[in-house]
Amino acid sequence: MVLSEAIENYLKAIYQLCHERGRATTTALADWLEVAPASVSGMLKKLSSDRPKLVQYTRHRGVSLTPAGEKIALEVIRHHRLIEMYLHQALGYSWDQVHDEAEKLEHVISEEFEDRIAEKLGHPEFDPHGDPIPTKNGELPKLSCSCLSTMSKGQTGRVRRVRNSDPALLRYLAELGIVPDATLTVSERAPFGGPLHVQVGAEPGAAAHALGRPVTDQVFVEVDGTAVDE
Amino acid sequence: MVLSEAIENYLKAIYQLCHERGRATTTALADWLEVAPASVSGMLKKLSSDRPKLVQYTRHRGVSLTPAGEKIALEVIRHHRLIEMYLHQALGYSWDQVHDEAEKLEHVISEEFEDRIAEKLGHPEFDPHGDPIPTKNGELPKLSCSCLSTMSKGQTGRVRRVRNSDPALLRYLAELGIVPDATLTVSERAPFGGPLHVQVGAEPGAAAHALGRPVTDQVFVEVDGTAVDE
DNA sequence: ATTATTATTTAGTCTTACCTAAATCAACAA
DNA sequence: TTGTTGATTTAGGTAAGACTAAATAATAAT
Ligand SMILES: [Mn+2]
Ligand SMILES: [Mn+2]
Ligand SMILES: [Mn+2]
Ligand SMILES: [Mn+2]
Repeated sequence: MVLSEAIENYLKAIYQLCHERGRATTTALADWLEVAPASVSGMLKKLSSDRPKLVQYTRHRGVSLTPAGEKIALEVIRHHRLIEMYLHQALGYSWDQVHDEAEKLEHVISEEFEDRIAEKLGHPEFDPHGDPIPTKNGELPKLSCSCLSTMSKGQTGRVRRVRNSDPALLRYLAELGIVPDATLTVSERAPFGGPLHVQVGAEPGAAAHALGRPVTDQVFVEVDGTAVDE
Repeated sequence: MVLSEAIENYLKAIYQLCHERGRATTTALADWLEVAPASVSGMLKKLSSDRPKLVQYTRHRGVSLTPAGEKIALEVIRHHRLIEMYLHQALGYSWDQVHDEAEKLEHVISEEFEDRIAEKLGHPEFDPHGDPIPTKNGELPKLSCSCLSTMSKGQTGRVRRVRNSDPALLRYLAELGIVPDATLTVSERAPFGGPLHVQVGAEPGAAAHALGRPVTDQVFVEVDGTAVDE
C-alpha cells in the first residue's frame, strides 16, 4: 500500500487538526492544505471509500482518522520531525529553515533512511521546535507545558516548545535566546493584554524583553514548581 | 520554472543515452524509463513545444538536449551523485543501496541541501561508483579509463569507475575489493572470451579472481603506463 | 418559524502522465 | 521498385488531483 504525497498530507493534516482543535472540518483542511474546499470534499469521499479505511467521514460532519490512518499519519510526522532534527543537527540548518525542506523529504525517504538518521541523532524525542517525535511504534513522548501567555509575574520556567509558524518569528525568538531548554522568568506583566516582560537565562540581572501576545502565544513553557515538591 | 519529476527523469535519461550511446531514440528512452514507447512520443512532443525549449526533437529522428535542457540534466545528475555520496559517506549506506534512494531524493532537495552536503563532503569529484559529479556550473571532471574487458595479461591499473547496474553485482565486486581506487593486475586471460584472472591489491602474491565478461564489462580502469613517461 | 449566512457538497473541467491498439513511417532486402 | 518489418506516432482512454460555479445543508439571526 503505497500512498501518494497528497494523501499523506491529508492524513497528517487531519491528525494535526484533530489534536490541536478537537476536530477536522472541510474548510479547516482546505485552509491548512491550501486547496479549495471542494477538493477536500472530493478527497475525503475517496479516502473514506478506499480500503483499507484510513478515515471516518460523514458528509457535513467532519472527518477523523481510523487506527490505520492514524498509524500512517504518525509515520509521516515521525519522518518530518526526524528530518527537521537531522537538518538542524547534522547539516546546520537554522530552525526556521527546516520545515519546508522536511515537508518534501518526508514523503520520499525509505525506512532505511529514517532508521539511519534516527541512529545518528541518538533517537531524539523532540524536534528543533520542541515537537515530540513519534516512536517507530507510534508512541508520542508526552510533554506537559503551558503557554507563555498564561504565565504570571515572577514565574520561572523552561521553554519546551515553540510553535512552528512564521520563519521570521522563529528567527526573532532565536535572537532573544527563546529556544527549547532556555530558562525564562516573567519579570513584568502589563495589564489589559499588554506586553509580557521576560528575562532569558538564569542570571537574575538579565535584560528583560517585552513580548506581545502574538509572540507569547507561540511559546510553551514548563513552569517551575508546577509539580508538587517534597 | 519548476519541473515535474517525470520531466527531470526524461532530461536525465536523454543526457545519459546521448553520452553513452551517441543518441537517444524513442524506444531506448522507453526501455530506460520503463514506460511505453507511446508515452515517450507524447512527452517528447510536449517537451519540444514547451518554452523555454529543453529538447530538440524531430519525429522519427530521435531527440537531444538544448543547452538549457543539458544544464538542467546536469543539475539533476549532480543532485543524484552528491546524494549517493552523502548516503555512502555520512550515513553508511553500501554502494549498492544508494541508487534507489538517490533516485527519489534528487527531485525534492533544495539548493540549500545540495550546497550543505557538498560542503560536508568536501566537494567530492566522484560518487561511490566513480561517476563524476558535475560542478555547480555544469562542468564534468574528465576521467580517462578503459574497460577491464579490454586489458591484456600483465597490465596493471587502478579502478576508476564501476557501472551502477545490478546491486547483487555491486555487492560481489565489493567483496572482491573491486571498488574505485583499488589496484588491479590482470594475471591471466583465457582465450575465446574466457574469464579474466585479476589480482586485487598491490601485493604480488595476492590470489587471483576469475571474472567473466558480464562482470569485466562493468569495471573501468586507468591502466598504468598509459601516459607516456619521462 | 422564517430568513440570511456560512459551510459543504456536487457537477463539470482541466492538466499531467501514463496506457493499449491501430496507423504510419523508414530502412533494408528481394 | 516494392514488400516486409521494426520503430515510432496517433487516437482514444484512464486515474489523480486539482479548480470554478452552482446547488444544498447547517447554523445563526430575526
Ligand atoms: Mn508534506
Ligand atoms: Mn517541527
Ligand atoms: Mn529520479
Ligand atoms: Mn552512482
